[in-house]
Amino acid sequence: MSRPPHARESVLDAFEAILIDDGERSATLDATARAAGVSKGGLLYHFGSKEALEAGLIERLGRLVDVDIEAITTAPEGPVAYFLRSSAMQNDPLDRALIATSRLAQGGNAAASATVREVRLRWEDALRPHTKDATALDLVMLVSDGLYFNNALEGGSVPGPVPEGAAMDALIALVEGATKR
Amino acid sequence: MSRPPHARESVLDAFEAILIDDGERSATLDATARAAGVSKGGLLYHFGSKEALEAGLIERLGRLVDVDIEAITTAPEGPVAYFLRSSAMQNDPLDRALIATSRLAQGGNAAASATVREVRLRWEDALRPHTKDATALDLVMLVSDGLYFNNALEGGSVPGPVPEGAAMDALIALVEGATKR
DNA sequence: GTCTATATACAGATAGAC
DNA sequence: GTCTATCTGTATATAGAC
Repeated sequence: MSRPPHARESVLDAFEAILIDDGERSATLDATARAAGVSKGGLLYHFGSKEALEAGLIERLGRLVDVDIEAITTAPEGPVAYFLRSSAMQNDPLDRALIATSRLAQGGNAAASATVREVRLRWEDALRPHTKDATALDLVMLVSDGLYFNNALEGGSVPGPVPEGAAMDALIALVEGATKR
Repeated sequence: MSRPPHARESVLDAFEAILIDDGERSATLDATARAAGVSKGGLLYHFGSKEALEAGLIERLGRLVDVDIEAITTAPEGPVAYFLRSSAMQNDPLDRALIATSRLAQGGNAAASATVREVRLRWEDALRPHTKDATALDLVMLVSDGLYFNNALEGGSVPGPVPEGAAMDALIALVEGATKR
């Protein structure tokens, strides 16, 4: 659609960053406005309430997932390898939106919970044709969840226990060997 | 050591439950005191500050992990199978303490982050002799993380996408086939 | 050991100037 | 479209009675 005003996007960026780095409790309107370089009143012009701000982030996640589903199905290295590799990315816009939305979900935001669950279902649907059975699909999804979980724990600061480089290649090979259709 | 007074434990139970069910933001001294059936002043007699309350929960997690490490190494069905099965348990005291502590970690509590990371390392150490190489160990740990992540997302209310019964048996068999020493 | 009452800070939100 | 000022609720924490 018509691209949203830049101020709105800066506010969403700031809100997302605080959620990831400092957690839900720190992601106040005040802190978000400060980080985005606007006043609280300015922020509330674009998002009429805290709930509206949260809804804005959830919407952004939805848009990014649309693009990702397309990328998964057309990835040259194959959907499973692409999916696992991208699950371990920490500064991809999609991953940031997902981790931030997970924080909202854990804070009791029902729409955020529903969206995170729905995203997971869309990924499952995209990968199902490329795994040999339901158990194999479970395995791929759980490894991906594990990679996200570890990224989410550190918030981007400390290097977590997520495999990188050759270790990630080996992991992908092992999972593909056990799951590929 | 000498078992802690019962009031302290009730307060910790209440704090843990609110963290899991409603998130960090809802886990206030007021809400915790109410759920534990004491006044805020009464709570603050046992835990002198919010930080002390959080430290109490983190300590509890440490004690429960000590017991779990012992159970993992002596499990009749084997360490990996036991470990994965127990990672999907939602109302085990250990799993509740871990999920609650993860919430604190995501809220920026450094001690909680350090403890969660340390717990993961202790599990890795216990499982390393029973997996064929580093990649296999990564796989087992990530599947376990994925199971926790899904439990943590729902907070115990909605039945999540975690495999149960025969599906869990099949998953364990698949992981063991790919990882067993 | 547990309570009530209170101090202080900060959250989300509104009103209205510019 | 963005600001300041302000209202109202609620958080953590302290003081002191019982």
